[in-house]
Amino acid sequence: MAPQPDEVGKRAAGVEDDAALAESPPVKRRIDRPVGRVRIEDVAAEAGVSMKTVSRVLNDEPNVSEATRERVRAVVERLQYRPHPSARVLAGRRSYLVAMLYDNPSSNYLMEVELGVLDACQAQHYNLMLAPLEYDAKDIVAKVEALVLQSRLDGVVLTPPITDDAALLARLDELGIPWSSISAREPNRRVGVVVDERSAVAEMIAHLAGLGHRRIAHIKGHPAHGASEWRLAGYLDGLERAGIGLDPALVVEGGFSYESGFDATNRLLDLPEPPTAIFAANDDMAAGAIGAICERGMSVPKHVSVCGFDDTPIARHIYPALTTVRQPTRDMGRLAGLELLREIRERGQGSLVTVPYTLQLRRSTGPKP
Amino acid sequence: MAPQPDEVGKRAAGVEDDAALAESPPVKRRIDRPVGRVRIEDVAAEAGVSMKTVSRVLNDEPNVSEATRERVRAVVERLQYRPHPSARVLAGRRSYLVAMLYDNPSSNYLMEVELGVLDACQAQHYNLMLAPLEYDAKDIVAKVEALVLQSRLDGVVLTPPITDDAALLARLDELGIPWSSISAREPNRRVGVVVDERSAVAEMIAHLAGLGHRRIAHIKGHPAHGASEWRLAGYLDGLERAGIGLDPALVVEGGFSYESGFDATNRLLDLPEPPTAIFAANDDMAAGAIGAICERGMSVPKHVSVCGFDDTPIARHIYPALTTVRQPTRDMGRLAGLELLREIRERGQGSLVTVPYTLQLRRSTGPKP
DNA sequence: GTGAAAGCGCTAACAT
DNA sequence: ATGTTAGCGCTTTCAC
Repeated sequence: MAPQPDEVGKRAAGVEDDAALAESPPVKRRIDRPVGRVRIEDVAAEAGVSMKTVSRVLNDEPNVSEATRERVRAVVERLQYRPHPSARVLAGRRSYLVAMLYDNPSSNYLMEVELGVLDACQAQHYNLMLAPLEYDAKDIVAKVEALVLQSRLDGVVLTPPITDDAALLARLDELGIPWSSISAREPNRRVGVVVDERSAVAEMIAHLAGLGHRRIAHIKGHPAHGASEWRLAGYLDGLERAGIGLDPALVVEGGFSYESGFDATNRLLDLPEPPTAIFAANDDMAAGAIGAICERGMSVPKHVSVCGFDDTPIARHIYPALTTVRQPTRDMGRLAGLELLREIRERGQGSLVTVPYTLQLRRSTGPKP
Repeated sequence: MAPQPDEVGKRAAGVEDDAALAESPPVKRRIDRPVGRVRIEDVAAEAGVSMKTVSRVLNDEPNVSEATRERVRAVVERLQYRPHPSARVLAGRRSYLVAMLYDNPSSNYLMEVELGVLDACQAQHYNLMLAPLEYDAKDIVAKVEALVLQSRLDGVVLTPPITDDAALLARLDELGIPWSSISAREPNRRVGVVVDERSAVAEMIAHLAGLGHRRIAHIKGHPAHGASEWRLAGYLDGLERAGIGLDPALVVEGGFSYESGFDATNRLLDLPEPPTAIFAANDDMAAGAIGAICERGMSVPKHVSVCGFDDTPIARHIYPALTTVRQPTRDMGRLAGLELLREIRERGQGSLVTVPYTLQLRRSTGPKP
């Protein structure tokens, strides 16, 4: 019924089959077996070695002479042989599967990170499973545990704020599951990737101070994210270095969403002495700030300068284009993936990588009015 | 070295092992075997049936009495048994793996679609593999073929413009690989999902005409996408219904990017008789239009009304918020996934689903100046 | 309606 | 440096 390539050749069997092949309908046999249906024993027979030797070559294991290695590789290439993933998993002790754990699915940030992790996995012939999770610390440990065990994960990549759930990390360690985190709140002694967000923000504040601004406000990020702390700390550093005293009224709560930035800005603009510049802890909130400012008939950066953090696509797509801090999101995903795989292969060898940021100066910041 | 849960219980062996279990270190055995390490034969032994019967129950196959079925289910539940995915794949003829093929990775649209497809797959215990592809018709067929064969895909979900590559579709059919498409250019006789984009756009034009606009421009989408054709057709329909003659100068090329919308709008505004309203074929281009208009010191919708298509997050995050057509992107992904799985299970049973659109009227459209 | 045996394609452990 | 054997945990086939 199903128009599938049929099942001829399902058993080409051992070495002695070369003879059998010469009989009956040999041509049909070859033709009907789609590429990829070649098995390790076909390669072994063709190369005149045992299956195990082929296996060694494929997995870069020692104890194969360079000559044999080359010969096997050539046959693999010629036969277009690709190992059956499930057979490898079933026979071996690894699943060649890692998962990326995340909350807040529809963000540009995560899409970029995901692409990076995928790059890393593909390069090393690992599979990536996506695990969107609702982050409510209650049952997250149980959920992740179920996932890890059912899917036999070899490791996980964690994204904020899941990076900071102590109970989860402890459980992963107990289970012996390697993990790698992106922008963890306490990155020390971890495997993963971070950006020096604090310095980045301090530089951004210096930029604003250089434009003459003295009343610089900050819209904080979501309290569950370590990034919110770092960005606040950078803001304070920046003020101090510019010799600007902190006005607590200029530091307001946000939550990383457009709406929270919009609302926070309205509160700031209602102040008796409103700010002339606003640093929002991410781009979405900065977009909200611009929306609120425009809605009052004011304009950016003429009346108020605005800047953000992340350099997501929205930064270039709003008017005026947003001054922001760029983190190399996709690279971060890739590096987090690579370090995880290293940790999987050689326990204890994964490390913490710090990647550089860059200030993207665009049109949303200008001289103090 | 690795702190892994150890390997005790790796061979509980046949039914007769119940006896063995009662001896030696039985408690240790239970404790050390993590959840998920229960095997089908454990379930069989516990339920007093054969492995095959358990298998039948798990796969909803016939020829099991309701009583037995219930008993097995209870044991499965109690033992928290989960079949080993790789073992199923290796033994069976299915891979339980489908891939989503896409180009243009970092779009909100695709992220939403992906979540929908993932929903469908998870609900049916299928795995989803992501296949970002560079769409240059040259070697795409070979690339996809390699992917399909190597990964033993059971099917693929196609997104625009990969949906419209005739050579690819033909090859997939030859290989007997089911596929499901989202917004294919020629959806007839296909499995997948579509929106009546043409009618949606016609309605949008009616909205603009109702606000008094007569000079309504259209920025076209990327020519490789069927959506561009539909949206243009809807624009023409809308004009005709409103009794507005077509001015070819008001229809300009775009390419779905912010920049293309920005440039196109500058061309439109330079016209001797510029438009008072612009319908851009997607939200990114509409954002570009707003950017270009603002840059000239004009404002939206006071001087020019702007509307888009898709209702991606950017529509709410720019100022003014964008009037646009909302397509239920995530649902579309989910439905495309479900239809694909149906097609996989029962050839010929997958179908084409049409999902509804809605007009999102926001602040970027207003009365003709 | 149910079960026993034979693989699926690969790797681990143990030869040699 | 290389080969042999025995599974991994499930489904298939075919017998009952």
